Amino acid sequence: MSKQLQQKISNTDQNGVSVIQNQPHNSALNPAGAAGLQQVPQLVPVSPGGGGKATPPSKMKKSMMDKNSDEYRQRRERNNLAVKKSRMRSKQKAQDTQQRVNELKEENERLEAKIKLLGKELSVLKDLFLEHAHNLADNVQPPASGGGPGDLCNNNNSGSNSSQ
Amino acid sequence: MSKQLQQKISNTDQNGVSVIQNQPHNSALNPAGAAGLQQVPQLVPVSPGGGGKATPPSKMKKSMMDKNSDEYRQRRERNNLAVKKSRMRSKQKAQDTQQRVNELKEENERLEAKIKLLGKELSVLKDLFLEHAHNLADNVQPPASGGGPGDLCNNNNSGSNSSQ
DNA sequence: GGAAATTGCGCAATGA
DNA sequence: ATCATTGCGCAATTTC
Repeated sequence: MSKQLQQKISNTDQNGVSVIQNQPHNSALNPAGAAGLQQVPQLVPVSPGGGGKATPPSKMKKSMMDKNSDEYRQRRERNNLAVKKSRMRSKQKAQDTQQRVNELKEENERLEAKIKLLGKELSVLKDLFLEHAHNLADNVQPPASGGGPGDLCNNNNSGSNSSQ
Repeated sequence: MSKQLQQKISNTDQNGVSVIQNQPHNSALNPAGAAGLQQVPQLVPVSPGGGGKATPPSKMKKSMMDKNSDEYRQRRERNNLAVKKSRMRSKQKAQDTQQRVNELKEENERLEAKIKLLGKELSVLKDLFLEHAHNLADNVQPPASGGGPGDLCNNNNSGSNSSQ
């Protein structure tokens, strides 16, 4: 009366909650997988190949989970390798992303500085224009400080249609 | 027959995760002493039949790895939780970083556009200035412009950056 | 010292 | 069927 038949565990889900872990396998076969600490030469209690019956009569496709099988071991090893590779790549990617952030930040600062500089240049040029305007006004008109039509001495940013 | 002593850890999750875990696996550290899991006669090459541990030069504090111990189980559970939390955070961080990259990219584009615009404005103003200079040159010579630029009409708003 | 956090590793399910 | 990804647990180590 054991719990045969694996239970439908929750699939991948970041939100997934119910994690019901089914029985790993026949518990005591070769537990040394946990931390890879050691691996003792295991003895198989059940008879191999012949009549398997100690295990729950589940699906057991084709001796897929025969820990003692070479196939299994090989597959595990391959998978372990793949996992390692994948994780390494993932880490690298994260690192690269972080670096990108830094680069972008730098560039951002650079661009802002440039913008500031350009703004200053613009301001200077505008001032020059105003100067000229005054000079002209001096010749033609007395320096009535009243608001003449050509009151250029205002720093309105006409023309700079700065969107947003 | 096999009375599976399914140990159900009553965990208290903030998420309400129901973790039903039954006998993860023998950690190979404690060979025979395991609680009655199954009748599998697991043999180990080096068995601490009465002596000390042979395989790992572990400390074996006292009841550190007592698998069936409450202490152990509790610690494991806590650690699992912590691991989960840590990983979640890590993932979140990576995601945030990626998002930041996107934002910075956007802002970069915006800034570049602005730079372009300013450059255009500057160009226009320069052209205008040259034109006027020519006109003036026709009439009078520019005075000895030795002073700083634009100090005649100091509306120099060097800092009017449209900060949102 | 002890608890939480981080990290490396392996396993199993699933995706491509 | 093979490899890649992902979630999870264990254990060692680090950090606080």
